[in-house]
Amino acid sequence: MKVLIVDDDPDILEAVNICFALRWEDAELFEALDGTTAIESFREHNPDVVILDLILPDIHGFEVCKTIRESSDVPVIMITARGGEVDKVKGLEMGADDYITKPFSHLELLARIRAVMRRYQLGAIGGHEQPFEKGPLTFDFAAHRVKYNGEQVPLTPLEWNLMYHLVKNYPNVVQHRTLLAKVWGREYIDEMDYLKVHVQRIRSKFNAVEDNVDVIANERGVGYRLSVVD
Amino acid sequence: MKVLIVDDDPDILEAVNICFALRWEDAELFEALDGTTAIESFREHNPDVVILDLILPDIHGFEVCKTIRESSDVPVIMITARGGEVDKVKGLEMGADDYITKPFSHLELLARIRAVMRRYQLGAIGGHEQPFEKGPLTFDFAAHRVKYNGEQVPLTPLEWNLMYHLVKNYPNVVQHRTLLAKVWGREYIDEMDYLKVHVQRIRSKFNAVEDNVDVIANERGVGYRLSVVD
DNA sequence: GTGCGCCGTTACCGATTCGTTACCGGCCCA
DNA sequence: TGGGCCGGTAACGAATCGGTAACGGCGCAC
Repeated sequence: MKVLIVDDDPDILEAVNICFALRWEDAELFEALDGTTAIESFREHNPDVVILDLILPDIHGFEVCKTIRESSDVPVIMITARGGEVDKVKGLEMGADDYITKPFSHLELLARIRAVMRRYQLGAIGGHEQPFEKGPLTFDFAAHRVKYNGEQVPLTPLEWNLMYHLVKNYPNVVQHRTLLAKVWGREYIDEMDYLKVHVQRIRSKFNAVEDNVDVIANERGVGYRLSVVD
Repeated sequence: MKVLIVDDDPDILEAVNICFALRWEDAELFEALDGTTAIESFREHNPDVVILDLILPDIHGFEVCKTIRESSDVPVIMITARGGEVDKVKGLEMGADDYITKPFSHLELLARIRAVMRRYQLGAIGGHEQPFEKGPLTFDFAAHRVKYNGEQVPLTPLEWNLMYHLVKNYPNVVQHRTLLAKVWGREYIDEMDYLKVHVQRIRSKFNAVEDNVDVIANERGVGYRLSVVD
């Protein structure tokens, strides 16, 4: 996980640093204090995500974003002191993925980062992984495809996400609250109903492909587990 | 991942909150501002780790730690303003697992927490405890599976919990009241009936897999012990 | 605007789980 | 030898958990 942070405020630098260091142990942070070095650093390190202050000593953050967008669709999170609508629209046109308005808390920063990362399926979904194959199940991370006995199982984004965490932790049980936190967010850890409904939907989709399979096993009172037999 | 943080300094509370929220998405934080509520909260929520300031408005942090240690070996990290050697020795005697001396950075706090968590093999993202294997018995914490002679033994959540403490303390005897306190809660230490009924249920499940085994040995008048022969 | 897919929400039901009680048997000590 | 204590066994019923179906709102595409 490589992160480019473009800002000249030491507080922001430290906040970003902490957020990433905590979340991804192998995070590498590249700091740039102005737009010119930011673009250089971007070309050199090819980061997975960019945190970009709009107010920079030399050129405007929009310019940096535009330049980056010429060659990459890396997620960009903008930091701005102004919260005006005009800026947001312009920022989105420039290809920003999200906004944080100063001042912000660490938790807010993290939430935004996580949202963007999730959208881009980074970090959580390590990008270029080998497909998971076990018995009749094939789970192709890159192609975003799930097959059972060679037949494709059409999953919705949410269902895919849920499956993803079960696959990732195979053959272990994933706790209810962990699944809820990862799929819906940490404020949903008590919404057991979400889980049971969507687990059921996944199961029924697999059953539509082949009768009487149970890819998701329940561990009563604990959580769910991916269940495939070789 | 449940965390009890005992401190009356809002900065510390926020720092701990951030560290855990970032690291474990499903972290639940319980805050206590003084020693008395800390102990109450501890009994109520049974946290996985305790962060404890020594300087509290009512009673001294040492007292809190001592009380906690009477019924639990949960990891405790102490926060102290003083860095004197005497305190550290006393703290270790009281059963602290690590120290942080004020003032400290978020990163330092995280490092300590992570070290302690690793030592206790708790909730490390990705990292899981090794299964317990002894003779015909396999107890797999992560996969939440128990096998005897390779055959799965289906345990209910409570039975699992009970077994868990016996496995954790193998080959020692675990006292009745200790088991009751850990599985049901401190206020159930006299409910011997619960124990005998559930121990019996576990035994019968193992016997269903193989005749005449006795995985749980009774130590009359004392407690139970995991009993496996190599 | 209309239709469809996705997902949150609710209600209902059955199986599992666990507390509770009763009874029994063996061990220890008087 | 007999009584009391400790622990094993069996059975019942209530509460809880998880599975299932159905509804409706929202957003998106046509």
